[in-house]
Amino acid sequence: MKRQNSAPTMKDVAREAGVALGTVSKVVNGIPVGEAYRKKVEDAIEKLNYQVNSYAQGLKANKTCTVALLLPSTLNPFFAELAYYIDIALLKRKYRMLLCCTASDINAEQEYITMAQQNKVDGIIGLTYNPNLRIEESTPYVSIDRSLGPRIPCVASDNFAGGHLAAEKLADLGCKSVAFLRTGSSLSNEPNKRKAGFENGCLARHLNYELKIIDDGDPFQEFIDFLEMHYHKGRLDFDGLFCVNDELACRIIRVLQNMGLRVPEDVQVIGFDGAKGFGHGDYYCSTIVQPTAEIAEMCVELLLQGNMSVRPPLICLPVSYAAGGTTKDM
Amino acid sequence: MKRQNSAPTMKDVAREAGVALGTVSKVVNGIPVGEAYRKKVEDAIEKLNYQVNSYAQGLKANKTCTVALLLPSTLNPFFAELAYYIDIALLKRKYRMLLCCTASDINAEQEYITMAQQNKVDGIIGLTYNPNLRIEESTPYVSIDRSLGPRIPCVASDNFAGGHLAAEKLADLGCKSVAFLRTGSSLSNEPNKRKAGFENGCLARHLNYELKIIDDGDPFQEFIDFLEMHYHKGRLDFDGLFCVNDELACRIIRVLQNMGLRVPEDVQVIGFDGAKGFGHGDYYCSTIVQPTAEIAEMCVELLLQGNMSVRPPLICLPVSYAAGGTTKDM
DNA sequence: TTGTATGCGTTATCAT
DNA sequence: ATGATAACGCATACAA
Repeated sequence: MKRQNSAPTMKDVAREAGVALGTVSKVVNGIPVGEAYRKKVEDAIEKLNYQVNSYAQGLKANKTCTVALLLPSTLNPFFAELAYYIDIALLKRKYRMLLCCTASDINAEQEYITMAQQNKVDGIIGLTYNPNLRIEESTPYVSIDRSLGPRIPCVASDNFAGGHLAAEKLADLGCKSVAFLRTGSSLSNEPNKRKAGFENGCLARHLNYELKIIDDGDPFQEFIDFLEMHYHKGRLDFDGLFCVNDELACRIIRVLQNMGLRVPEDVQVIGFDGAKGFGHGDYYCSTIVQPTAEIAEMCVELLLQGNMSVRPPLICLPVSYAAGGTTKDM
Repeated sequence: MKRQNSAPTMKDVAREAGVALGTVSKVVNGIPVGEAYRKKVEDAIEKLNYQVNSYAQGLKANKTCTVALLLPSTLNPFFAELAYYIDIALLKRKYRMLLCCTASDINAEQEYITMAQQNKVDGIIGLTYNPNLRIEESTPYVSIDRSLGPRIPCVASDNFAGGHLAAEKLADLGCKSVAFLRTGSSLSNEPNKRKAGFENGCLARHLNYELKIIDDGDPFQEFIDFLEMHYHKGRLDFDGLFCVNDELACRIIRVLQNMGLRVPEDVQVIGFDGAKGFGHGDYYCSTIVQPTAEIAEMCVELLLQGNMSVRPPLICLPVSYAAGGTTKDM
């Protein structure tokens, strides 16, 4: 006796309704069927509280209506927002989301992809760091923030424009001498264009600028040293800082405060990402806002549109600036 | 011709290895098999890059190795942390996580549960608001923060103790007159015990206290009115506030600052949740910290332990206090 | 239009 | 110990 605790199947419905199995299937899938039959089947479905088993369906159709999202974690508010909006976008299309937190682990990334590769999911959206992921062409894949090759679409915000915008804002706000601070992955990715955009903007506005760039493993102390090196008699050489993301901006602001500097009075700081503490709350700092919802929507749209031929290799979505209390424009 | 883009199946492996289908299955599942056969099969698996189709497996075994997590959203850092740690806990047990953001929508909650009900997932962990969810007994379910009945385990932090702790801390920090501020759901849930614990603590420490409690739909303005009503000649009647969560605490702090009050000099504020902005960063405010990782681990353990008979109805995990700059103990 | 039969990839029960 | 075969729940081509 195994049938006891299990959900009712099509066969049960067919028996209950007194019709054939195929008829039930047709009703379930909206294929025209005699009115009287349809009624009987629907009643039986109602009575038994029947619902299709999507795994059996998937086995048959080779389609699971599930998409995997690979993310380092949801602890970072930007990633958390991404997860939220991607779930919304998928839901709209009747897809479910398998969330896979990779903890930026190279092997975990590959494992998840390999897992998904074998028709376990219909597609993958990944924000990954593994420089040499093996991705078979059979599984639709959309990458966020990192170009993985010409055949795999990459969606990102317009990081170059964002960097440029940051420089312009600092110039507008009266800065004369600024710096760009970056942690992150050294391997080429879209966010790294923030630097180039910023430099470009500084040049355009005749801002003096310096760069301090370290990699993820490097000690944070290097930033502190850098700032202290530019600190003379109670004054910092810079009146404006652009940090590669809001997280870094927050940490840097604390360092500045510990040095006795006031933000934004003495130094103005702009971050990047534009995540909000509680979804609808305040920004962590003045920031370049990524269009998270649009990125999410674009990823899903690209992933699920059947037309594999029109897959643009790189899509950059427009960013905007938002004051968040760490600049003088509040 | 349909076989082209699909993953290799056991049948392919069997043909490649020149053995029978059943033999391949045995090798895959670690069932003893002749050494020479095993080698052949393993080579074939390697060569074809074969991997079992877990949906077919699930169809057969009525088990999908997938758990659904129902959450209002991941925008709130506490929820985001929960999602992260639950994913980790599931991964440890070779389970995958389907993340379902319900946006606190009553119907979405029920829909997700109904979906999961039909052996689509092996279990559900839910943080929900629907007062009358229908949950069949067949699907293992663990609830967070809300008791859904005697047969469904509820995991929460010790909210009563947390409230008590907040009162004690405020007393220790020199407060004489305090208030408790709450938004949230009016229906009975675990977090609502924060109030009772706080009152209890205030009484124990002979603190004067007031309560201002509004429901989720109510206008935030009510808090502002409440505070202004207790604001006379540049002084607030309270020197300490306990907010039901960090989100509210942050908003209230801004209101206080707009009124010209300094935090923590004039008013000390304690929140609840203990989420950190970027996972490893700072707390948003002084706060009662929920043991998120432990809650996650407990939920998963409870959900997946086969023994349905030993299911405690309510588990409260210990909280702790953390200074976060909005009290005088930094 | 309705019913029947076959196959999806796997596991498990049988003979061999 | 190994190989053939049925069954899991569903969809569909085909027969009635």
